Amino acid sequence: MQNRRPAVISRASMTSMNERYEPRSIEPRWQKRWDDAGVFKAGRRAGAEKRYVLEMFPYPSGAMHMGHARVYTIGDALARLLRMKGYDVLHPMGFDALGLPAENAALKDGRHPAERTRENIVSFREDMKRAGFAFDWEREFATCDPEYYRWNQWFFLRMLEKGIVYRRQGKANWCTGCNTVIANEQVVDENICERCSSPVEEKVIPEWAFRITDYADDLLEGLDGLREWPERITTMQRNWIGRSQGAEVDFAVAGQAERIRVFTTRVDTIFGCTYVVLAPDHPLTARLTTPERKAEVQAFVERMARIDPAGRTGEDAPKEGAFTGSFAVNPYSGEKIPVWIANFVLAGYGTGAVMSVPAHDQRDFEFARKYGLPVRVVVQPAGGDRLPPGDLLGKAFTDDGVLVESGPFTGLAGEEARRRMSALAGEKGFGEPSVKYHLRDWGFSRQRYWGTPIPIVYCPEHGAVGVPDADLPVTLPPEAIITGTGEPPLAKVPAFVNTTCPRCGKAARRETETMDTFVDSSWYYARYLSPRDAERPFGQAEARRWLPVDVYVGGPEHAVMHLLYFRFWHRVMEQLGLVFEKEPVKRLVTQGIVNGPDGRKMSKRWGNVVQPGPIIDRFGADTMRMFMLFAAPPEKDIDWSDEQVDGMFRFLARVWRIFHARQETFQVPDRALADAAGPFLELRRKTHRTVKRVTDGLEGDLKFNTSIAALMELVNELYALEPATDADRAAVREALVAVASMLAPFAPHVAEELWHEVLGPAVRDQLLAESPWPSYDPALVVADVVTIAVQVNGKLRGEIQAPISAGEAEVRVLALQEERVKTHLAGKTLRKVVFVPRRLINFVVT
RNA sequence: GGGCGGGUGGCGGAACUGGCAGACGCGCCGGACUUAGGAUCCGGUGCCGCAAGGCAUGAGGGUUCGAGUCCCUCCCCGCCCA
Repeated sequence: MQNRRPAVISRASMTSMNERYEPRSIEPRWQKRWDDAGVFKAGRRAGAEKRYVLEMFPYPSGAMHMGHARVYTIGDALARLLRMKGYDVLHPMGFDALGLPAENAALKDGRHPAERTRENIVSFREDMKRAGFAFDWEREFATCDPEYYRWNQWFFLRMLEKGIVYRRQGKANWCTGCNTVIANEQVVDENICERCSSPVEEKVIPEWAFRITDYADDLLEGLDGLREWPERITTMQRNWIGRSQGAEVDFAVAGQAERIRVFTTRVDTIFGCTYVVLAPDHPLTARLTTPERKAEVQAFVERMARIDPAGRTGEDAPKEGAFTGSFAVNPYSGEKIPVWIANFVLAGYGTGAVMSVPAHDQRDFEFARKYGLPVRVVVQPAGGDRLPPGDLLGKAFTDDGVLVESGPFTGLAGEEARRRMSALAGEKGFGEPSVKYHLRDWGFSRQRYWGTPIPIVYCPEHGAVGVPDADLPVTLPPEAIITGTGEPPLAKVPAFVNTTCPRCGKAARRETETMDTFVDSSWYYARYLSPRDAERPFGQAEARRWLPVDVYVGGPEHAVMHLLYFRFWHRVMEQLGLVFEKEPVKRLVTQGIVNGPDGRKMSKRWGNVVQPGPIIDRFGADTMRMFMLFAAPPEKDIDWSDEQVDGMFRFLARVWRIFHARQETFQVPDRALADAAGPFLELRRKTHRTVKRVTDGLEGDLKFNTSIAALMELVNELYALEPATDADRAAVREALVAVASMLAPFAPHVAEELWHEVLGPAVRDQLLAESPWPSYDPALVVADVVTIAVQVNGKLRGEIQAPISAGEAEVRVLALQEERVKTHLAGKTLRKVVFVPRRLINFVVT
């Protein structure tokens, strides 16, 4: 490979650049220069408009993987582009460092999570730096720093004051063998404990929760304003919040003082209600069960307690239930109907009881058929065939229609009926219009070690008391023993637990639960604004300058949890006067997965894992980045492809060689450009058109793949031309400069190197990374001659060259001179001519 | 079952408001580089056909001078929810 003559012969040159593209020798050099110059520090262009580009921060488990490499490449390319476009760019990075994996790993080898996390962060940061990601590293922090999580605690206290945080009875997985709460991850199939194989039950224990449901409507309405979010994400959030408008109605229990409150979205069907169903764990279940039904009902309740709620409410899960022996009275009709319990009703949703209308609800229908309960049609389709009587009905009719056999409401349409009927319930005092949500309050207590301690002290006299701000942070005691049993490890550290009541000074105990790590990621984007601020979570001037985040890049798997929680948190921060808008992120970009070369998810199991580190060693960071951007648009999944990676390397080497081969053009003065003619004028047009294409492609959508394709075309064009005059050489040089500049966001190192080669001493003290993005001359973008397609009856029969301004008459004359056109028109009658300026002419003949 | 995406060459993918389908890359084929080439450069490459031409964007219908793009019917695949 050494000393080969390149196929494109180079002439002697005083710059004499290296013939070969060797990323290893150039990448670290530019990384250092950027770093020394502080190019990526935010806030250096005070007068310029800001842009905040953020990628979801990583959980640093081991080394960086390809998924990370892809998100950060996308964000980085964007941040670099915006910087070149003159914005003051904030592009920070940190680490989501608290959480279960580190704790579980500690269980295996006994190493402290803090130690392991620190190591992982070091290796992660190293990988990111080698990839050339342009982060403002001065703002880096990890969520396991007490100086970060102290603000989690501070927020907790503020939310406690405002009543946004509260203690409630929550459901937890209780292992009957270990006698403790275990995490969801430890529950394996069919509700078995991963550690001891005992059955796991649902148990009600106290926990801390955020009142996110108070924000449900606001979070829902906010979605309408998120125009730059992928629709599927906002749809998922909408469904997750799951607002349903309906009515609550009380059914009296015959012969008892009890009332069963049901929630329904279809009160218009209530005259068709033939039974009422309670959740097995509904508080009334026991009281309503008559002595003769007791054995059966109890057995059913116990069996249901052992089954995962998600499993038993599924659409295809068999409907099961038991009759309680009691009867309820329909408040609208006075009719007496049986009360059942069933697996598909959950205590936690709505009121934990439903009215069943088998004719108009499929689940109720199946249940009724199974247990021989009556089916009564009370809604008929507005048009078309009438439904058969209930006994003959094949399936539930669930659409809106016109009410029949519904007393005074007969004849009303669904919408109108619902309004009047729920209003009546309010007037008569047996119910009211009501709105329910699928969204639950956010329970954030964790019986784990590696999380933010909840800053609460339990005093025998004063109960749960918040730790005063001055005593924050409540830090994690390093000596805690991690057991993994689900009992809070902090409870076993006396020095941590034993404290005094902030109010009375008497002996008291600390809360030993820690916070869900979703708390950490709910506001970290704001901490980047003033990561070292010891007085407050972040500064308000900074918030005004940088928020909201302009572009947020991350995986769609966070569509509901993280992305809902942090919208919620932002609203809370707005209430606290810390931020000045409701939504944290203007534009959301969700990126696809990087699969293995076999198209399967990368995993050890398949042996198809490719690591960024070795790829960078072998091809350089620029090649890896180019691959990520060229393979597909950001939102699509991609398969790793060694061949495509080779291809990207070859492209960069090809770019390198054309610079090398055209060194003679480097010193040609720009003024020679004006004389460019013929193919070199065409080259100039191509150059300017490419600048436009790339600029436009990146501006709106992030069309990295087609932008790179455009650069490839321009490079191919350069290979096709051999400059002879100074004018030719000036045109070539112009193209080379443009190529280097436009390559900068994607392959920043090689771009920087080549840019310096071509521009020489004039830019010795400058950096491409902070130089202006190239502009184009509109006059050169417009072609003066265009190719026009000639069709006969819609089929392509030739093409002609015509001046761009050519009108129909002119094009027609030229088109009719084409041999193939003549053949196809011969002997036919011309009926019509369709002319699209600059594009095509179509002769319609018969 | 519901919601949202998506079906385009051997492969990844292009295609503005309906206007030359297949940009660009990979792979493959050929040529050049008077040794080799898995380097490089040049050329070719949707399918059928010697050609003229015909056929092609999941299938079928429709609108239109013209449909990957718009409208109906249907079939597959992916993701999320249940």
